[in-house]
Amino acid sequence: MAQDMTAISDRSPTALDVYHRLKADIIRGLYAPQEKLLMSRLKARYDTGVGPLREALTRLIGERLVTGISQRGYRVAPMSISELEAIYDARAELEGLLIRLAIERGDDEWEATVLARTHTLAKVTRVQDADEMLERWDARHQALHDAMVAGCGCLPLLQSRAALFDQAQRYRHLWLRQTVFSEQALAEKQREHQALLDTILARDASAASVLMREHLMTPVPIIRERLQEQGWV
Amino acid sequence: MAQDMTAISDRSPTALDVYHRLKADIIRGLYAPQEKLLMSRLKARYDTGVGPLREALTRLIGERLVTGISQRGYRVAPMSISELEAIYDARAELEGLLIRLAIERGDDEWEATVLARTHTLAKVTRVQDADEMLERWDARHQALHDAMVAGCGCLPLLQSRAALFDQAQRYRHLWLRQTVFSEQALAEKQREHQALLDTILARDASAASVLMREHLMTPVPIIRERLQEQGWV
DNA sequence: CTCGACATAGACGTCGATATTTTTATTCAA
DNA sequence: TTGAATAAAAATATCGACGTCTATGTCGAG
Repeated sequence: MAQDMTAISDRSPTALDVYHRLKADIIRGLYAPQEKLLMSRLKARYDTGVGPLREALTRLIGERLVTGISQRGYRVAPMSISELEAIYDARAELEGLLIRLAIERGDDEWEATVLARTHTLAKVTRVQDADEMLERWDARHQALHDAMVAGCGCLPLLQSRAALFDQAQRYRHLWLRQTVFSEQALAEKQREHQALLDTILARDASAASVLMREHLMTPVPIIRERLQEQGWV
Repeated sequence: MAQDMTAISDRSPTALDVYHRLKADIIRGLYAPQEKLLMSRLKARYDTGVGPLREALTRLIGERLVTGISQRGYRVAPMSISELEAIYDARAELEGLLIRLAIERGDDEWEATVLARTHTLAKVTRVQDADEMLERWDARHQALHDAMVAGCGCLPLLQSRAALFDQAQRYRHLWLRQTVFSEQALAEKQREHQALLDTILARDASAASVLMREHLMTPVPIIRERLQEQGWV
């Protein structure tokens, strides 16, 4: 856990500031799974007191990125192969449901948006080194998937989807770097996205649902391998 | 908002105690939708200070039962017909997915549990007056539904289901009392549960999924009416 | 009458202090 | 060497205080 201080403002950070920073640090793997989060160290790192930290941690517990036991402190939530598989199973099934609903409920404008987002993502065929490029690809990638499911018109389900995505982020982060810097992997992803788009434009809910589930599960073996390399599980 | 003090223990209530009590009060409608939750009054009611209250409220914001804006306090989350419909749509679709997965993945033991829970629920044919009886019916009702979906074997999806259930609770509370004290409504519910059981034991995922979605949506018109009677929307 | 400026009261959010709990280290007995 | 008991150190969770922010009320100008 490197000392990676970033200047914020002169004002004491609010609970919300702290929440965002701590969450980002957990997702990018700054803290190991199950690492003890000592208040004394968090206070120093995030330049705030116990109160705002407890709030941030409470929120992160609700998001299952942190575990806590009364009087015994907080820890980064564990990671495991079985959890990886469960979260991805859940996400695949939910995304399959959402794409089916989107096809049933989405209008022409929705189709147009999905087409546009597929196009802009396909413009990124190489990502090299720079984290900025990686973030650009992923931003477009997420925008495409968000657009695909947005046609479902069901906010509570989209909220559930977002919660599962948060839980998957630590795992997904392990896959992202490996995939995005490989032209071959990017090309494969592009083929999958095009196939998805075809089923969507054909309004073939059944095929789209199946393809989407498969698409969502493709990172799992890669992440499994990475987890085992890292010795975290 | 009646003054309804319940003695706890001599110890100052923890954030967890406060969370549970405040949540229960919100769900049962002690506070109106969008009612301002002033710290001064919460401190008096729940016999605790700002810190634990902020934690409890943070958690309830995460569960969408409370809204909060920095420096402007907390409010009970609003209720609306459109939200009612969205939450129930989400729950119906998710429950349909979960019952399909359960049928695909559930074993004989799962079937046996669903059968048993259907049986114990059917034993309650009349509920009169006493809240205790109402709670008994609903405990068995929830146990049945929990058993039905448990066969899906996907914890993250069950967690999403629970989160949606929490959001539905305020609305559902409005339906519960009206339904449970009517023998006719109980009989109708029993028929629906039996039909669901039949499709489950027949391992007919498609029929079960359709029936489950319809079953989940049956409270919506009743709740809509109740909301309009109460003038909350 | 309306709008803007200003002052005040009320409320919010964080801090340092403190009581309580847990963890760690040490000692002793079997 | 192991396990239990004890003390001390470390850590946790809540409290009251206080600076900051927002809501409300009043006044004056147009």
